[in-house]
Amino acid sequence: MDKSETIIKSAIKLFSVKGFEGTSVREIAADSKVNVAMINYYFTSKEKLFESVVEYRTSFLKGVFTDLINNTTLSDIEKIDIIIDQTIERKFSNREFHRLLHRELSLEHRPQMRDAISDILFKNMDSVKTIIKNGINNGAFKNVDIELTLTTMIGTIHYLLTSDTMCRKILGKKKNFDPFQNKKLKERLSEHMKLLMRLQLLKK
Amino acid sequence: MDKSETIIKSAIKLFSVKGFEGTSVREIAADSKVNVAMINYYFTSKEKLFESVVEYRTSFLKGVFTDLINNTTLSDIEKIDIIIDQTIERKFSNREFHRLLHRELSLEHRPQMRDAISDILFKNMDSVKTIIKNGINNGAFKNVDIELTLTTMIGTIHYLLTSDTMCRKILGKKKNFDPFQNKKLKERLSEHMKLLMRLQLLKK
DNA sequence: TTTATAATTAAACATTTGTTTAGTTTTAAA
DNA sequence: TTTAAAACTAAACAAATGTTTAATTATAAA
Repeated sequence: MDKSETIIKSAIKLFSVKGFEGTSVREIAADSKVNVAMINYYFTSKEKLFESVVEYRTSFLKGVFTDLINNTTLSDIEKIDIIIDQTIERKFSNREFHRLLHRELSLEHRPQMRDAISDILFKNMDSVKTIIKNGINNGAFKNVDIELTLTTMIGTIHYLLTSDTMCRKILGKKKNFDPFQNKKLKERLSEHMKLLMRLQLLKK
Repeated sequence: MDKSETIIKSAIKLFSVKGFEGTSVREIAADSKVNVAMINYYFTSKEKLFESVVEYRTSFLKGVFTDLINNTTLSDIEKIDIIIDQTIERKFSNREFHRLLHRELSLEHRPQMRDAISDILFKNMDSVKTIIKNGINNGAFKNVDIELTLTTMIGTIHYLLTSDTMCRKILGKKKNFDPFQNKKLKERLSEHMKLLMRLQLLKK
């Protein structure tokens, strides 16, 4: 792993936990054990470093559902099931980074950053939108409010991820319960979402 | 309006748009047209000012659903309808502040702040939990996963509020569309949520 | 080996940060 | 009118911020 990658890894960790403004370049330098000047040497600025962080982490999840759209062996509801499980898996295992993205998304200064993030997040949502649309045209799905159905799907999963503390509170769990190491929570959420989407989408 | 209130109003505005760390006390002083020293005079520190901001804005919405729990003239699903509409109304008209709360909630440093916020947010969720529980005991509602049904309810509304840009993207709207001045969006969301909750909760 | 480019460093840079000081003005009760 | 507390101010404070500089070391091609 080269030096610039070490810096990015530290930046991801610190930005995620303490926020962009809450993290100093010196903290990142200390964590990645490089000289402070190396950060500007490789990334020219803290802001550009953030862009690199976003690029680095999201590049592998760009257009993950595009294959599903043209898949003809799976039924529409089976596609939704897969999307639910993959989304839960992906968001759960990158939850701190996921928090970082949404935190920055909700800030109105630095519009450039915000727009870049919303582009990435929306790309995947758009694939799901197409799949639901196809389901409706096929006659497999009811004529639901597509955009808001989508929002429910992502929003439910997202809300649980906001914070460990809040998640424990919602689930009525004790302090020693780690929501995101818990296998049962993932299964429980998956089951809930699949049931919900069936109720919403499938005709009787 | 006294001086300390002016400071709080400016702090709400700036913290909401630029975040806690992203806002300097001097910006707050300039916005509220007050000497910088007055902020520490009234609030002793920037962090304490934030606590006052949270206290000021959330005091009026503490336990807003407690009356509903003991109401006997409304049916259980009618209570859910009211909760949906009130939640949409409240979150939409305080969306910047709402973003601020969730942004801070997702940060792991400053655990004191985070816990204070999760307490406030959870109080209201807990009331809704009781109402769903009652519905199940009455036989009006199906034996759903209460906590995750709750999460869906709040999470859907919340996700639309994350950012104006994202909201426009989700809804497929143009740049000139202001999601939160739009009456139709509120109605559309209300309709979606009520339908969804009926599908989930009511027995056939 | 020479040489030019890249990588790395410690130190300094200019701002900005939250906070405090020391003094002044205002307020209102005695 | 006197007086003491409260409200307010300009200036200074020390620390932290992102960034740059100037010098040094490492790398690798000629």
